[in-house]
Amino acid sequence: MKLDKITSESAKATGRRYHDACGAAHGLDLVGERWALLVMRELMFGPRRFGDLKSDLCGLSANVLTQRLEGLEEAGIVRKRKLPPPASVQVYELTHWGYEAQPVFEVLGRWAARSPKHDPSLPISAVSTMMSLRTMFDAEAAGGLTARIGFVFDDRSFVATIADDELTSERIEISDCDVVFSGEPSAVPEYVYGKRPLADIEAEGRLTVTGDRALAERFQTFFGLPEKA
Amino acid sequence: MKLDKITSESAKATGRRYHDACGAAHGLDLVGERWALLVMRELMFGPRRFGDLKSDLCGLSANVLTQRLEGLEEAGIVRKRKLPPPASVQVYELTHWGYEAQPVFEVLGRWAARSPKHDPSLPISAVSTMMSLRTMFDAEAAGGLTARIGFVFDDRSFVATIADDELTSERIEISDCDVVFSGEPSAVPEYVYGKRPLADIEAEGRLTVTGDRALAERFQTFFGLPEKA
DNA sequence: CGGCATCCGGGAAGATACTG
DNA sequence: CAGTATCTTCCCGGATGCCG
Repeated sequence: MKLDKITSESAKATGRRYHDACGAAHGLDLVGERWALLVMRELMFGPRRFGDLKSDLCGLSANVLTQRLEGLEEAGIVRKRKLPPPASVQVYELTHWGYEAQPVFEVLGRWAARSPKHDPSLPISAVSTMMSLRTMFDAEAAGGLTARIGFVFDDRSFVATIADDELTSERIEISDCDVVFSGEPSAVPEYVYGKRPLADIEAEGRLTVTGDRALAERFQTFFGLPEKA
Repeated sequence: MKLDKITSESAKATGRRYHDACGAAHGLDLVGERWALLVMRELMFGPRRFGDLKSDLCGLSANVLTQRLEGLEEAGIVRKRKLPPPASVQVYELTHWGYEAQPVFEVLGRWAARSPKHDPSLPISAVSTMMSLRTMFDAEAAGGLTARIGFVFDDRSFVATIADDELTSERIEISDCDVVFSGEPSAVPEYVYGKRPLADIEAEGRLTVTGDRALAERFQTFFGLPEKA
């Protein structure tokens, strides 16, 4: 109905915003709606397709995802792009400014991980797993190490690079890695933060290690969970 | 109705959460509801009363404020406290962990301030104004200065201390300040970020300067607005 | 007045089914 | 696979009223 459309458009224009000049308040106007930040999170390692986003964000329904992508696109945070042939597939990607929201995830995640109610046993996506490594890396514990560590989850692979007291990571094919972890995403935080013996998790068939085994064993010492508040 | 109560309680218990181990997702479970972060913002400079929160957060209704305070208290972020006699007034304050959410505001604010849609002419609270000074302070521009700058807004006063290339601020009585700005909160960002001449804003009667006038004139050069994305 | 419970209207979120 | 249409449920926001 035309009337309905007008109503909803004006609602979007004047809609539920905080009329506040505060930067944080404006940030909430942009990404404060439910699921918006998590959609951005799933895009932080590069473009994704609609269906991939939907399947990685468990509980998010298609219509809401459509709305969020529209809103983020209008805000200049997300761009819709058609991959060149022969792929010819439509993907969503963050704009340059969108990628710069990365520190928001690090700061928010570091703070919230101290919550007494944080439950690390919940399901976790591949992107979240890789992002948490960025967030929780402890340069001192790694002590000047240089290494390339690969991760293979289902059909996606990531490489984390430790160099110059920093951990960077990207979603690329595995190449020149000192060690590669393959398996399900949740096994990585369980190993790294849960401080469980690597062999135990391998025995459960949830993680496979190839390459420098000694490095794999040391890997879990590079990350520190903050104490609970 | 008893049934309604049970329903709403179980809805709060199992309620709209992201079932996700990701730290950022859990952060959103804690403070992702509408107004929650802004309530925390208003508490970042110390305890406040229910009515003060309500009047500073324009558009927030009493019932929602009650719900947020309950939720934040249950999450261990906010504490309800009764001031000792003769005040005997109930106030809400952040827990130690709650205060540690400060970087969330800085990072989110810095990122969102680059939005093309950010409108600095909207109303701004005293707390937001003081917090933005923390966020946007440029140590290089201040060049090793040491100073105490006071702010008086209506019935509340703050002191910002610039020392050791850092700006800190607290809500306390004015004392030993090199210069004091008095007036309405919105005049400060207008002067500092809008880069308007101080005399113009004084002429409008929205800001009064007492003390070291030269310092007041330099003050606006200590803060840089990031370029738009 | 401060704090909180209650009722109501509108709109956003969530689930499902359907279409190109 | 990539959304759209529809329906239900629930949250948000405003108003009112109770109680200390």
